[in-house]
Amino acid sequence: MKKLDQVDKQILQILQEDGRTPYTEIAHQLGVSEGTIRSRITRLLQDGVFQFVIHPDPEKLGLHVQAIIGLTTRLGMQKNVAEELSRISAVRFVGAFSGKHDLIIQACFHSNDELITFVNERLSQIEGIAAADVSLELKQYKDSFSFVQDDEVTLQ
Amino acid sequence: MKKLDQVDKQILQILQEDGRTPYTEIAHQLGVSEGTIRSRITRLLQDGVFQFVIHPDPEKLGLHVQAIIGLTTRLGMQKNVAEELSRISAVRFVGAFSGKHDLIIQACFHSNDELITFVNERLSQIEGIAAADVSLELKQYKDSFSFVQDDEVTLQ
DNA sequence: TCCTTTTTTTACGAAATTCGAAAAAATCTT
DNA sequence: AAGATTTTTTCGAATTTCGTAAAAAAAGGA
Repeated sequence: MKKLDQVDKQILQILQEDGRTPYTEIAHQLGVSEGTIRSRITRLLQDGVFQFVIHPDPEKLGLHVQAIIGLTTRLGMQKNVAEELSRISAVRFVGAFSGKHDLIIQACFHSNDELITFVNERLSQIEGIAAADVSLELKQYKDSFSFVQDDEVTLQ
Repeated sequence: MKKLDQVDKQILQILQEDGRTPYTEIAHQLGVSEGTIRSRITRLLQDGVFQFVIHPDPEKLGLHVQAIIGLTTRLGMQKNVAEELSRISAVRFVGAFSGKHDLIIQACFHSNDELITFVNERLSQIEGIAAADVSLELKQYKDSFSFVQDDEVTLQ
C-alpha cells in the first residue's frame, strides 16, 4: 500500500464534511477529472483506508445514556472478554489499554435502567471480568472520526 | 420531530453498512419507491438524526498511537477546558463524566513522541487542568458509530 | 362513518452523476 | 532515451438523483 499523497488527503477531508459529495464536485474542487477521483476513492476503499458510513446522533435515536466503562480482566481472559463485548451492539468502542484498566469500552443505552441491567446482568455473566468502573457521560462536547489532517501537524 | 419508524431505522441500518448506497437500491431492498427514500433521508438529515461521513482507519493514516485521557479540572473550568480541547483535531472525543474524571478525551497521534508532546506542552498550557491520567491503547477491538438497532433491544 | 385536510408516497421526464473502457500523459526502470 | 508501467483524462452509455405534480394514504373533525 502506497503512502497517501496530498490529493488523497484532500479527498478524505472533503468527504469528512459530507460523505455523499459527488465525485464530480470533488474533482471540480481539486481541479482534476472525475475519473481520477473515482479511481483514487476505489483504491482507498480497497486498501481499507476509509469506509463510507453514517454518524447517527444517539440522542435522536433515544439513546440518552452513554457511559465509558473501565474493566479489569483476569489474566489471560482479556481477549475473550474484548471479543464478547464487541459483539454487543450497544457497545461502540472496545480497546485494550495500558494503565488502570485493561479494557475500556464505550456504550449507549436508552435509560439508566438499561445501563444498570447491562452492568449487573450482562457484564457479570461474561467470564473473566474482575471489576468494572463506570463513568456516566454528563455532556458530550465532541465525537467524530474527523482526524484527517493536512500534514503531520495533528496538534493544532 | 416525529419518532422514527421501522422504515427510517432500516434506512439507517443499510447506510451504516455503506453510506453511499443509492436511494434506488435502498428503495428496492425495502420495497418502496425511490421518492420515499429520498424524502425520508432529507427529513432525517434536516432533523439532525444522522450525517453522511467517512470512517478513516487511523493506522492507515499513520496515526499509530491512540490514547484515552482522563482529566481532572479545577472547579468552574470544565466547560472552557472541554471547548478548548474540542478545537484540537487530534482529539476525536471529549465528554464530561461523573466518576473519577471530570472530562474524558480520546486522541490520535503519529507517535509516542507526539503524545508526550501533547500531554506536556499542550495540556499543560490549558488553563484549568489539574491532572491528566493517560491510558495508552494497546489494541483496538471495535470502533464504530453503528448503534442503530431494530427495536429497543440494545443489549444483544 | 363520511368528508376534509394534511401528510406521505408514487410517478416520470429532465438533469446530474457514475461507470466502463480506451486513449493520452506521466512516471519508473534500466 | 526507449520501453514498460501506472495514473489521468476523455467520452458515450447506464444509472441515479432531482423537481414536481398527481395519487394515495393517513389523520382529524363533525
